[in-house]
Amino acid sequence: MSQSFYITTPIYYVNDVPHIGHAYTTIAADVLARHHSQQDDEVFFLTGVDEHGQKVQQAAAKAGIDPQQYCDGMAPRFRDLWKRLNISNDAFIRTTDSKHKAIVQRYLQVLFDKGLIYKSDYTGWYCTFDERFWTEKDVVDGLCPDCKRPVERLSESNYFFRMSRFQEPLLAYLKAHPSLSEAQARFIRPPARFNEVLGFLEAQPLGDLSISRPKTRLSWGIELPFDRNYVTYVWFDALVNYLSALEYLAPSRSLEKFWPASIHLVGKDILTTHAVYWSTILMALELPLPQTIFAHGWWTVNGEKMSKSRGNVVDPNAVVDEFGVDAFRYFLMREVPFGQDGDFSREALIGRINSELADGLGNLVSRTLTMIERFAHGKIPPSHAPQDELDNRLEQAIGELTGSALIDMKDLRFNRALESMWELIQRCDQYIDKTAPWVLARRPEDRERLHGVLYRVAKALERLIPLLYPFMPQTAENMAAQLGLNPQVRARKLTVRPLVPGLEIAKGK
RNA sequence: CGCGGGGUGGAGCAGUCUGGUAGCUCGUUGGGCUCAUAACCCAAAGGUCGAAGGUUCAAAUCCUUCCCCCGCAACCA
Repeated sequence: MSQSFYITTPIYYVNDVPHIGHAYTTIAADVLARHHSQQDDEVFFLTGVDEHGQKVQQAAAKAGIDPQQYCDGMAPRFRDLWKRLNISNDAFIRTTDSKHKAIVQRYLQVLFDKGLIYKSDYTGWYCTFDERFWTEKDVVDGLCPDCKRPVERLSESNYFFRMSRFQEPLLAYLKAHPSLSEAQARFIRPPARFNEVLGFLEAQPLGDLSISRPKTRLSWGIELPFDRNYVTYVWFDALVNYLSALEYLAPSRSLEKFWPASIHLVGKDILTTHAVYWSTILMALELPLPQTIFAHGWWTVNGEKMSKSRGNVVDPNAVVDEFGVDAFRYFLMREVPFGQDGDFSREALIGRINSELADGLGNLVSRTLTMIERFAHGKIPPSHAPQDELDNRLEQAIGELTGSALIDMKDLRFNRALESMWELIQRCDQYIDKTAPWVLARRPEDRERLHGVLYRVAKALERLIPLLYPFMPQTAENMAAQLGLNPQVRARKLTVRPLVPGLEIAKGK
């Protein structure tokens, strides 16, 4: 039963280079994309960059180049990192793509024609130096929270999206899609985030959303089709990427096939933007809402908030240089329940690499292959029916693993899925110790028993391969190769030949 | 009375909703094994669950009060 599965990351803002947070979201999306491909779903996996707006214009000015040039320099920083992290995205969207711009303008025009965009005056506290407005609560003692210069009361004409009209419909929609774990339709996840959005919508009347910026103030953006003196607000531009990519970066008729998106993965900081702004925009366009918006947590570094000023921003490239891609991917997915905040540290990373990847998985593979080499002439031995409780228990554990891991993956409990895999690894170690193949090997009359044991452990490893693959593609492939299973990766799906007696193993590959 | 998160063996955490012998990982100590990568397996030590009071046959879990720690400007997942 092939289903369509459309997974997105946010498009990352290019005013700075990618850090661990970007890597986290993108790796999680890749895990899901690969997992669903393994399940034979038809997957479209989108990521990209968000290139317009004030901050980019400023960053470009600071670098003394024009914004387009600046963006052209930044986009590869992301693209290259995804390549290094073995990210299997189908498309990489840039909001400066001319096709994207045209589509944004088309949607703006649709909303304008529907009377859902109107012109009005906006009055607020304006900082001339930063060239931006601040809200009442941002301003401290009449000073700009950013540069500490005095702000002034300023009025400006802008275009507004009638977001307020959709407050009630959105509330109704939320209530019809509770985030309980039993619920089939889970719109906002995890549940704590659902409550947050619900609370936000119930707490106060939803205002209309300013979706324009006068060019006099900000020129780096997409021009409003109905007023050339304005560019559109960067969030409107950015959110539309989820739709526009389907029109020009995906196979034909993708809008029909892939919309609504299966999952928008976002960081918890941009939940409101997605859950409220994007949802109401979609309602205004009379398009279905995404099935799930999942807000994940943030990483601290050595217990401290990550920030440029602290200088503790983790560069994913450096981590990969030192520890390798799969170890990094594994750590991020294993360390923290998806949705919660977590802490990144060298010590924790090294701890997991040593105890779980090397001593756990690596050692089990190694000892298994060596035993097959020494006690079974390097070939997968014949299998034999379970003879005792030990055999039964391991067979049972092997049998139960796949099902429980699939449920965990469906619920985006990545750490639980991995945990259950490592439980099987431990059971294999226990099983090997108790059955002691090296003792069996000394007695010819125990030959069948020996073969049965070795085969059973090989079987466990074989079962682990497809489950491990979404998290650690290269490791899974290596494992399969060492077991002689001739792995092939096509369309981000790993296929192996079945484990049968007589297959020659290839230790050390 | 600002909001939120948290205080459980040496470290990091689960358990608190739906009260019923306090659990996991790491570390420590002792033992075993030799197929394996400073590996693996087995066992043990170690906690009055932040404090006090209350409800109850029974409280880490429910109620009350109090104490302590962290986050809540920007950048940003």
